[in-house]
Amino acid sequence: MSEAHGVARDQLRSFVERIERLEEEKKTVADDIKEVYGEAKSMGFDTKVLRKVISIRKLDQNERMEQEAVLDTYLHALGMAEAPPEE
Amino acid sequence: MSEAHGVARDQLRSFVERIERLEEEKKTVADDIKEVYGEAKSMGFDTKVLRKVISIRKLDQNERMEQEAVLDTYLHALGMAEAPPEE
Amino acid sequence: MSEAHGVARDQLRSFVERIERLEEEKKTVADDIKEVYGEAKSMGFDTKVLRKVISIRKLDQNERMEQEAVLDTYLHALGMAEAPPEE
Amino acid sequence: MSEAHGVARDQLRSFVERIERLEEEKKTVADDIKEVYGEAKSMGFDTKVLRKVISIRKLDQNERMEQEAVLDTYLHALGMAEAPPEE
DNA sequence: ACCCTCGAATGTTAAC
DNA sequence: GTTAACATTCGAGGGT
Repeated sequence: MSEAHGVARDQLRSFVERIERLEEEKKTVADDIKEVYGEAKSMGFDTKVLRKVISIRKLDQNERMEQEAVLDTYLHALGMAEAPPEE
Repeated sequence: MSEAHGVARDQLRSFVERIERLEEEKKTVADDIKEVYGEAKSMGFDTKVLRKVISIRKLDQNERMEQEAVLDTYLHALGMAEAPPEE
Repeated sequence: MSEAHGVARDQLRSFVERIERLEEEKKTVADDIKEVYGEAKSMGFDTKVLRKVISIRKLDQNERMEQEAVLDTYLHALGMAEAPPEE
Repeated sequence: MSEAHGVARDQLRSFVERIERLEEEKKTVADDIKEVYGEAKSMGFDTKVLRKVISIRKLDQNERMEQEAVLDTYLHALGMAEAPPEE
């Protein structure tokens, strides 16, 4: 019976390690982003404006994705779902 | 000295009451929204589609507001800020 | 037949407008709440503590309502249900 | 003179692309993390507890790093700074 | 009727 | 210190 706990413990350890590894990666990327903003700032760009540009472009992307999603929803509602392109 | 605490207590009580009053209002409105969705559903509308419609229209609004904000940001960055229309 | 779609379209439009109107209201109230917290903060209150107070009182209310519900259940079981006060 | 703007425009474009590229990466990693939590959940782990474990370990790490920083400060003060291990 | 996925709301942290 | 991004938590809705 203690074996079962041992297995669970090993699994838990594995999950914890995988998550911590990924969170490290994420932090690295976030720091890279900060660096890029800093670089831009040092070349005379207004980071506030730059951030706005990024955010509005993200909105555009979101809207495009939402529009595709809404189309998909309509198709499903009409029983005309299409096959997903990949994966 | 205890008077000071009395004052603070009364202020605190007042803030708590105002907030709770407003949260009640908010809940009422949220319930109204649910009711409308329920009504639409009972009339044969697919609430999932309806929600998507609402969300995409909200995205449109956000984008419009963002565009105005980004324009504003540019103008400020150029030292050409305009006077706000009201308030 | 296109008439039917016309009706549905108008109904849809109506639902969308009602929901958007209510969501605006909800946002207004949410903003009001934020304002009150801001006001409290400007008078020296710790908003974090204030939020805790609000949430604890909400829990208490929930408990009270549950207790009333239990009481109600008993009364019904005994055929002694009372009329709700309003609405 | 328009050349100067052209250069700035290209730089801006480059910054925007780099940032968007990095934000995509960040999102990918964040999604990976979600996946791992989902996997753990599907194997019977309580994700809430798992998140707590992760956060506690992170706190521990912070403490350890602070302690190392303190130690480092002492060593520097004593003119006994050691070389960083890598990078 | 329950789980599970998703979106909204809250609380926290970091940037300016 | 104030505002905005971020992560987490909570709750509703839909599917099984």
